[in-house]
Amino acid sequence: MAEVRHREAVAVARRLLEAEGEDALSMRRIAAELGIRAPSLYKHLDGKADLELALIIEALEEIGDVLASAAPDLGAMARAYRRYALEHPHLYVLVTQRPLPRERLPEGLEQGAARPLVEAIGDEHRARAAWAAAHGMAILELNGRFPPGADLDAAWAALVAAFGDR
Amino acid sequence: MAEVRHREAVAVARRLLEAEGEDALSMRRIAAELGIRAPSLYKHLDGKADLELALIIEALEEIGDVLASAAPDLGAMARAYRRYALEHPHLYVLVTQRPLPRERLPEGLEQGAARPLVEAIGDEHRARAAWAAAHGMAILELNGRFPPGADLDAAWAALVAAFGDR
DNA sequence: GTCTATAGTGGGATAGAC
DNA sequence: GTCTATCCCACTATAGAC
Repeated sequence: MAEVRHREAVAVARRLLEAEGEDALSMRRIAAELGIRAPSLYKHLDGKADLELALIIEALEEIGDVLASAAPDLGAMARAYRRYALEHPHLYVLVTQRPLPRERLPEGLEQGAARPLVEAIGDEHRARAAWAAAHGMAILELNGRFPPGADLDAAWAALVAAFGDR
Repeated sequence: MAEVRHREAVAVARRLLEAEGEDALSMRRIAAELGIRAPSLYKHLDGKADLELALIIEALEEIGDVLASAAPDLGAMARAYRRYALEHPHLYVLVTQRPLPRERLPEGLEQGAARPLVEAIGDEHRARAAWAAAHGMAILELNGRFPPGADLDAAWAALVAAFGDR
């Protein structure tokens, strides 16, 4: 099992995803970039899910870092979270908008990404609600679900105010 | 253009989606349920997106009704919203987890679904944040994104408290 | 004119030859 | 390790039955 090919495939996948979006993330495209045929990829990967898992792990680590760097100020953390989502829209969607393959994730990764927010908020349940709120704002913005003229800076500020004033 | 076939196809699509999930929502499956071949469906519909649009419209109307019935109590509205999402998980995902085909939606439908919350909250920006928060909680729960043992009743209560105490 | 079947594109995935 | 060939999926184009 050529470990190198696996890493190469993940790197190509991330580049394609971020540059051209989800539709470009096809086994045929990735294989072509590596100079081989699509079926050959399956000798190095279990399947497309394997590739996506690697991208999910990368992104969760990055999100945890981004939040930790902005902690413990809730406003700064919200801005950092929003910025990450807007700067990596296709990756953010890939990572958040589906069930987590928990059993295949490195030990502690999920908790590590969440820790800065839990510590900044204090209460566990309140922290979950705050994460859900931030994710809701981010994903609805990415999916263009707010009305065209909506002032999203104001909505984010209202969110921070709701969770920060206590 | 047989309008009847269109309605039949939408009804079959909703039944399949709710009963068996997104994967069952294939043109082949729907056509088979109607006793015709998949390509023939395209004479009655523009494509799969046409079918999904009809389901999106149905769901947005239902969500607006559900919120209006629970208004103006924020706790009741949150519980009603969550209940709708949990009772129609595949439909909720289909409707919310992608860009809205706004230009093809009936006039006022989107605003109508949002109105109960805007009126209950008062402030437009705060209402958007509250909707995003509720959507975040609902979609993360549906996608199994909270840790296994998480007390989501408590998280929803924390969310309502954050937006209600004012 | 309304219906249908056939064939072809491009996606994920697999089996088996070399 | 890579290949060809094959299968199922959504979708499109087109020709033809009636």
